Amino acid sequence: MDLAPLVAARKSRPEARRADLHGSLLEQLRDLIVEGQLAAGSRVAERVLCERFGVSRTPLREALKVLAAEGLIELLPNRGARVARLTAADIAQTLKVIGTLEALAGETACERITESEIAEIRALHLEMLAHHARRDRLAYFKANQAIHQALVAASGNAVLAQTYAGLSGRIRRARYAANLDLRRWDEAVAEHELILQALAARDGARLAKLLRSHLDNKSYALAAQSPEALA
Amino acid sequence: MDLAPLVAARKSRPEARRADLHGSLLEQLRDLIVEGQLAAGSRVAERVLCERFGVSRTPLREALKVLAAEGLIELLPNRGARVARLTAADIAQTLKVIGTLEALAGETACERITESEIAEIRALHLEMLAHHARRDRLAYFKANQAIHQALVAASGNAVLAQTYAGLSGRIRRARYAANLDLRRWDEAVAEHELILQALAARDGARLAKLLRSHLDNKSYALAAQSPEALA
DNA sequence: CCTCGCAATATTGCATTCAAAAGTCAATAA
DNA sequence: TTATTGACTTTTGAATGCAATATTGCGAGG
Repeated sequence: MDLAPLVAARKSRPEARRADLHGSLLEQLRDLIVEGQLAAGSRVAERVLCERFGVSRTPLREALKVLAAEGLIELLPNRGARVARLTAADIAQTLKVIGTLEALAGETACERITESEIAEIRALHLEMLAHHARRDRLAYFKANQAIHQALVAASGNAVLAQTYAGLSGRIRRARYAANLDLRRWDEAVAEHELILQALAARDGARLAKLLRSHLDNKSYALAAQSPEALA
Repeated sequence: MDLAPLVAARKSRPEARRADLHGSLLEQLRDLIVEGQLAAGSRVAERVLCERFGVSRTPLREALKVLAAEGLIELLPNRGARVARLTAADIAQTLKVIGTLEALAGETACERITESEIAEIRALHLEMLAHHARRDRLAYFKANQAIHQALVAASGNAVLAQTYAGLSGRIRRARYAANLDLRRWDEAVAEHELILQALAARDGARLAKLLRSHLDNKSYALAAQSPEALA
């Protein structure tokens, strides 16, 4: 195999040698996995990733170790890494935990969220409605994520936010791949409407309950889907 | 600095060269941090850890990256690692999340726990009572942890258990260092009594509420303590 | 034709090496 | 005396090298 061009490419900008490789590698690898460019269950050779990123094995291996700790990939001793395969049970369990965390976030947020933060979430909500009206799934998905993200952030609990982000990232791939059926999609939008109302009214208990059931419903919908979409 | 003896020690057992260094290093480092042998906030030079474990920098650095991802240490670019300093807010936020996770675990466990698992938890509870009677804080602490651990495991939710373990590990150091005052200790034991009852009765809602308040109370007790104990 | 065993190859795990950044400290000037 | 500069040392970030393990391809035997 001819590595010369890659080596040349690396050496051609020696001034960047000490850039923040670790952080950027992590991000790029995560993106590859989340976007599904690295198929779930497929084995990943260090070498090919090194070539792709123009980096030696040392920083790449460090990144792989971190991703393994996060649960995005599995490390098989002496046999390399493979992208974690999410079973239906994994997804259901993760959504259960996420639902609980969001409920806590909602409850906490109601006590401390500012009016301007509520306004921002309302704006995101309206954008999401627009994407729903246009049946733009990708844009909807992103707006939806942004709303939940903002809500968790509004709790003011950094540990909660970090834990939530980690779990959310693990199943983002599956959620992204999962094409909602239209009926469930409409339901989800309706649920979001109620969620926003409860938040605006600062009704923590109600918001918690709504968020929990929202995530439970998402879980049921995913379970009802073809399992191969989760691979 | 003379590294010869260490190098010799390493080379003297080449048959162990390919042992599972990564996993074992992680464990040992975690232990060092949790047991407080590496003071919080103190900078940790890679070199000294390498000598201590008789390992080269490569596997050690991989372990440090993972620990940083777990939140046990902080990595300062080009300036090494330092043991994460837990603020009172960190601990309070973490306990809040842990309480919520335990509540979910309790609720779920009530629906699926077996009688023999309940019996095992009851046995742990009785052991804990014995340690309380003897005022043996260390043994009590361990039994206490074992009970909560078993309860979370009984939920059957692996994602929940893993998330719980991660957060629990992060503040174990603080909890361990925190010497409960006697009144709070007695209260905690009484709370555990109620928790066990609710579990035996499989009253999920009640168990969840008890666990949440148990952790909230632990949080208040820690907050009331001298902050320097948390360093 | 399929299965098993073994050599050739590839890949992983760790050690070592090299380069860049941070840290140290003494000499000098204000 | 104190602040500053600049050479020297230490430490980190990344690349390379080497030994051990896994994988693959091929031929022999059933």
